[in-house]
Amino acid sequence: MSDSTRTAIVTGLERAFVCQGFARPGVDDLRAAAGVSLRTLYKYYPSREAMILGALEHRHRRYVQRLLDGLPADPREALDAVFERVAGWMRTEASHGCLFHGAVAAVPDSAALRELLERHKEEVARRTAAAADLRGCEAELTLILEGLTQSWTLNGDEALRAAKRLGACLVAAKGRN
Amino acid sequence: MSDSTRTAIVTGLERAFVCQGFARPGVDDLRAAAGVSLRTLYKYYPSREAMILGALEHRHRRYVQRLLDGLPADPREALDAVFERVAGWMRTEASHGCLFHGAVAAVPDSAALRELLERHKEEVARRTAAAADLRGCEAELTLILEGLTQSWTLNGDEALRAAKRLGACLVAAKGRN
DNA sequence: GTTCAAGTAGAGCGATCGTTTTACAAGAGG
DNA sequence: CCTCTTGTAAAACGATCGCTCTACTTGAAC
Repeated sequence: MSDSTRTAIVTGLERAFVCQGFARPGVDDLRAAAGVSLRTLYKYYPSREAMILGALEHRHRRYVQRLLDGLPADPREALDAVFERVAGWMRTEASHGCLFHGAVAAVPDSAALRELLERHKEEVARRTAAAADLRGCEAELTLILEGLTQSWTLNGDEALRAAKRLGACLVAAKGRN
Repeated sequence: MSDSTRTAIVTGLERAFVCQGFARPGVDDLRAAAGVSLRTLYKYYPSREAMILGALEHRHRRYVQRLLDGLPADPREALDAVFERVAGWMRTEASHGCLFHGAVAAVPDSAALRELLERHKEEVARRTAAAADLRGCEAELTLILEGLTQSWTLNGDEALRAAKRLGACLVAAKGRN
C-alpha cells in the first residue's frame, strides 16, 4: 500500500471523472486512467463508489489550495481574487460543472458522498468569508460562489463580472451596518 | 398516439426522475411510473434519452408557468416573488437539485439535452429580468437564480434570504446608474 | 537463497441494462 | 364480420456492468 501508488491512482481517477462524468466510465475505463491493474485498483479502492469518494477527496484538497492559498491581505482584493480563481478553475479544470454536485446526482443514495459535498461547500464558504472580512455573510457567499460555478458554464466570463458586481454590493451593504 | 396518454406518460416520467435521479431508474422503473406497457412507452418515447428529454420539456413548461405567471406588477415585489417561488419549488418539487443540470451531468454527450438546458435557463432569466425591470442584468440574475437553486439544498431558507438581499443590492446598484 | 509483499494481465461470473419481439385483448368504423 | 388502431403482459436478446479469481513477475529484506 504505497502512498505514491495511491496518489497516482487517485489523480487518474479524478481526471477520468472530469472528462467523462460519473455515469459513463466503467471500472475498466477508470483502471486505464489510473494506469494500474484491476486488482491493484480494487485493493486501494474496493468499490466504484470508493473510487468516486477518493477522487473527490483528492479534488477537494486541490481546490481549497488553489482557491484560498496566498490570497491578497486586503479583504476587497481577496474577494475578487477568489472569484477570479473560481473562473480560472472552471476554465481549465471543470468546464462541465461542479464535480461534487455531479457525483451526488449520479449516486444519490450515498450518504458519504453527500456529507463530503457539504463539508466541501462549507469549508470554501467559511474560509472565503474569513479572507474577505465577510463573516456572517456565509450564506450570501455560498450563493454567489454556487451561482458563479453553475452560470459560468452558461455565460462564461460574463458570470465572473456578475459575481464581482454582486460581491461589491455585498461589501457595500455590509459596510452600511 | 393520443395526447392524454402522452401527458400521462410524461408526468409519470418526470416524477420518476425527480424521485430517483437519472442514474438509477431503469426503463422498467420508468414504465411502472408512467403506468403503461413497455411497448406503449417505447412507441411514444423510442429511447431512454427521449424519455429524459420528454420529461424535461414537460418540466420546463410547468416551471416557467409556476415561476412567472401572475407576478406582482411592481418590479421590486416581482423579484422577491420569483425568489420565493423558486424556494417553494425546491421545497416541494426539487429537493435534490436542478433536474436540468442533473440530466446533463448524467448524459453528458447529448447535444439535445444541453440545448434544452440552455433554452430553459435563458428563458427564465430573460423573463425574470423583464418582470423585475432589470433588463441588462440577465447575467447577475442568472447567477442569483442558479446560486439560490444550488444553495437551497445546502442552506434551506437561509439561501432564500440571501437571494433577496442580493436582489435588493442589484436593484439599488441599478438605480444609481 | 528464500520469502513475501506488491504488482501485471486477463479470463470469467452473475446480474442488470436498454431494447425488440411475440402473443393477445378491446373498441371503433366501414 | 372484418380490420385497424391502440393498448397490455411478458419473454427473450445481446451487450455491458461491477467485481472476483487465477496465474505469473518483480524487487527488496532477512
